[in-house]
Amino acid sequence: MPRLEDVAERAGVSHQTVSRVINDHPNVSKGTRERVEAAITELGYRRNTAARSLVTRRSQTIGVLASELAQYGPANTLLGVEQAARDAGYFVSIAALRTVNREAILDAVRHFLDQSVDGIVVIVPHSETLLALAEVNAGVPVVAVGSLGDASVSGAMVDQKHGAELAVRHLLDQGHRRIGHVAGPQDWIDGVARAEGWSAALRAAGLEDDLLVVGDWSAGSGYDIGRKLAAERTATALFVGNDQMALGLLRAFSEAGVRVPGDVSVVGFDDQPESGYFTPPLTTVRQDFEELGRRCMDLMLDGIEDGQSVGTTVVEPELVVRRSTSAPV
Amino acid sequence: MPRLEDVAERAGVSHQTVSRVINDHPNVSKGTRERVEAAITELGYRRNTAARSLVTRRSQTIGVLASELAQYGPANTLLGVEQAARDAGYFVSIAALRTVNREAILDAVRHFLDQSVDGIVVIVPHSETLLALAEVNAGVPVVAVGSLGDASVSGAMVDQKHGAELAVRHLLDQGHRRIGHVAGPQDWIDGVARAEGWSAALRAAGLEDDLLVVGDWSAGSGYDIGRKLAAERTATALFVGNDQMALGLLRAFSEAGVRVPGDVSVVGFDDQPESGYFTPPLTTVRQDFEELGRRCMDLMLDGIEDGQSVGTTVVEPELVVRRSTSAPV
DNA sequence: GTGTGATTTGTTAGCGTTCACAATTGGACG
DNA sequence: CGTCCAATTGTGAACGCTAACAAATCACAC
Repeated sequence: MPRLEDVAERAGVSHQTVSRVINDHPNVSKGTRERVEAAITELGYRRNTAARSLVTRRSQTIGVLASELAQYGPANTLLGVEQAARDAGYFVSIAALRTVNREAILDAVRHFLDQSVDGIVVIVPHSETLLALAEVNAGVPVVAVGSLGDASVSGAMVDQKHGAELAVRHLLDQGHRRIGHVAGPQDWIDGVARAEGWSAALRAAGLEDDLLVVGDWSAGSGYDIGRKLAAERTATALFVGNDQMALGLLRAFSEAGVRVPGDVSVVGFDDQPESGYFTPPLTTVRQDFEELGRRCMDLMLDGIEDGQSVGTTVVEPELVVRRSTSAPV
Repeated sequence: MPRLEDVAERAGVSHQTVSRVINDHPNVSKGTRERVEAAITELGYRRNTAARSLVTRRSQTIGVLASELAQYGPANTLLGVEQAARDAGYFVSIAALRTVNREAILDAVRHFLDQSVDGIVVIVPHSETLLALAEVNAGVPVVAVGSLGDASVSGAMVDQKHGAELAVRHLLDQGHRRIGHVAGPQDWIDGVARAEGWSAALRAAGLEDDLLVVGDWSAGSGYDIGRKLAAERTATALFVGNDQMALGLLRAFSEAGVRVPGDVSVVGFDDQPESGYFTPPLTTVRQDFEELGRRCMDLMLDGIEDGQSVGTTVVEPELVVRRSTSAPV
């Protein structure tokens, strides 16, 4: 591999001049710049990252700490981060969490510090994460999805409470008065926020928020809950915490002969690509996860620039109406 | 941040001795080792990766080049790679491809070379990828999912042809004789392999492989195809290229009043977590993507060790029988 | 011409680590 | 008590780059 020195020799200048060219410094005459650039392409020179970051103390790398990467939301958020990072000239290093607990999180953070990343983006939707992060002093900017921007950790989030309100208001508008909620785990940021939105929208309409069941996000738990609800038949509409649970629920209803939306209306959350092909196609709340990822990276760049800035940004979700909801009979 | 020198001073030894300790060299007396280790923890020393890789010419980083990361398969493969890599003491850097073409692939490879990764794992299921990779001389080991281990590129793959045969044989065993295939795009390695397996199994049974339609993996395309097939009703069983298309197909059949499995049996491919909750629960072929990822990393470690070894490894898929298949009426 | 300031280029040192080699220590043995 | 060999420790240089400073060059006005 050719070095700065080799390029310099070929172009008939000093290595420092070459360095200036590749770093876009001003004060390099046009002629020299061209000669150097020619030498660079002729030799196929690429700058050595290790040497560079040894002296600049910057690795040009962002660490992404993630869990549930096989899920639609986190995966797309990662994609957004990656795109924005690469566009900004950063490398993206990942650490996936198999189990989410304090120790695993600290472990991954240490892993990133070993790599001397310039910043850490956290895509771990458990509330516990934010607590663990608060006690870490990473020494580099940290941006967490779902964080409200407290304790030196920046945050980007989808306004899920609002998304839940959209869903519930849609049901209210259709005339439903008994609207239940199949919530996600309450140790997840998203699970809590969506439940809050549901509750808030109901109370704003002067209704009780008493029909709450908690699942674990999986289609399986949606199915189990669906069987129970099919037997009880207390609500005329259900706001389900995510599309996967909604899928399981639809399955259970179908088996039990409960018609959707005839007997019960169902709204999901996330709008995965498949949700429009459920039986029936699912009304749900769309979140732009890629945008969320890009916003994270924006905050990150701010943080790297300023050193200590903490920011927040909110992405608005959107209701997608399909055939799983209608007026109650 | 403390340096080697600081630790050395504290422990009353030379920096080289400290280096020996952190690199687990023999020939360090027990006493010194303990003193050094104490100094390390006291000062909270962490070795500087940049300096290390400057001299060793190793970055301890694996680049993962991936597309379709939001999909179940690629995402889980990535997880497997990440786990194995971190266990082996490597960092994992990712580059996601938004569009798959020669230029984008070469771009991403260059990105990784800039980072001087020690190896590249490619999770891009398009046939084109393998061609593009063949012409690159990355200078580091390359392992590609789906590759057969040609042209200096190692490969890890699921035996999808076999998986397809399992699916078709299951249908044959149930007595079906008109078995169609809803294939994935034929510029995808997986799309081709599954179609080949379907074809091979049929011909082995002395049957025609003439009922072939090509989709694009999405639930939407499965739906469109499903509407067409519901009208035609030529096959008594369908082997669908993946679970998402199968979902769309089931939806279309349900709308058209075609009963599954009563009128038509349906088999999918992948076994995503939701597939057991489709209407009806889907018989499908399970692939262990995480294992695939781990195998990739095994090959990678071999490649890094030997310098030039090219290997192959095959993961066997497994048929999961659910309620979308039965004997024809 | 010559002085002056701005622009362009070169020189030197150092980032924190490992490698190759040199120096020291310790123990066994005659 | 000296010799020799192995085990342990230390020394200096190098990896490829950028930052800080020094030197050279140029343009322009007087």
